Amino acid sequence: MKIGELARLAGSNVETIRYYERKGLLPIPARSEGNYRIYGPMHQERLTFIRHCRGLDMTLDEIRTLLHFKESPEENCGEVNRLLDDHIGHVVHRIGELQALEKQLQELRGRCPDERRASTCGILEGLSQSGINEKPMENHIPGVHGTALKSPKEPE
Amino acid sequence: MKIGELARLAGSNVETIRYYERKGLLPIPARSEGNYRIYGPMHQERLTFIRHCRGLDMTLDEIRTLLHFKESPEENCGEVNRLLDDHIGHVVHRIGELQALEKQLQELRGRCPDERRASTCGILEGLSQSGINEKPMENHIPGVHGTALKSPKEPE
DNA sequence: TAAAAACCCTTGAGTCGCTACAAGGTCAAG
DNA sequence: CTTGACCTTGTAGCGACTCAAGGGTTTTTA
Repeated sequence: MKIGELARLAGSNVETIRYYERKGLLPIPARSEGNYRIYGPMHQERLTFIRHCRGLDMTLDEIRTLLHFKESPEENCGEVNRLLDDHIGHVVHRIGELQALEKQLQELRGRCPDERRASTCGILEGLSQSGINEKPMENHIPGVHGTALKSPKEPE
Repeated sequence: MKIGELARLAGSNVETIRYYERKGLLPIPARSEGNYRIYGPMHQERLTFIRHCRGLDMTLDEIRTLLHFKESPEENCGEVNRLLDDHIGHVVHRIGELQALEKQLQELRGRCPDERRASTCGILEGLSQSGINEKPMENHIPGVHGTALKSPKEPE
């Protein structure tokens, strides 16, 4: 199958597949006469695996580790378990942070109940004061915005 | 004051300040004879404001909007309120997603209670199956890892 | 059968919010 | 006069894509 079909089957998109190839997550496929990438079911399975992992917010490095274990059936899977435990730890930690954040934001929001002149807006005032969030978040955790796992664009 | 002192006072770091200047968040400061940036209390206040907002996980674009209102005291602050409401919405949404994620991860983790041969590891098996996370996360939300707001390096 | 549409190729650059480096200029103290 | 702390500009890197330009190939349609 060609790259577009693989993308459809795995719920991915074409550029992402080529990106995974560059990053060494997908093995280099055969090429057709016209220089098109030709994939088999093994590629599909592997890509699906990767997408599941990304759906669980794992990094490509973590996924690389997991793929290694998939390919070495006789190795001990203790590292897999640890990787997942660590990952769960990150998620739990991040949830806690976001809950604290929400509290702060709600408090801030409560300071300006209506629409008024910006100069008397309690929110802007609150953000100008010190002591709100001196030492903010710890390392290794991300924002609320940013690039998430996007499903490929659906036809409109 | 020079850039290093401003950085210390605002709990930021020097490169970040120059970055904000490039991005138009901080006004271009005066220069000394030796071409050093010279800042006043107004810059300090503004940088502190920005850092508070970043501590609340706002994007630089959102912050730009807020700064605009800070500078236009007679405008109506309804948009400020909306921006904050939207932002809170993102956070709440993200918390929900991460909680769902944690559940999935815990379930997956439960499939491999001990260390065994990778070929029989329930986690790897689980990740290979379809139907786990077909349509993953929606747009506009980030990962569990990634770059967070870092406090400037503390001397060791 | 030929043109049009759909698909594919490579390369390179852009996203966000910094961080880190390199190669040099400036300034105060010893 | 030298050391070293501080400053300058410019550039490159992170993660995980995403998109655009400028082609080539294959399939569909007229």
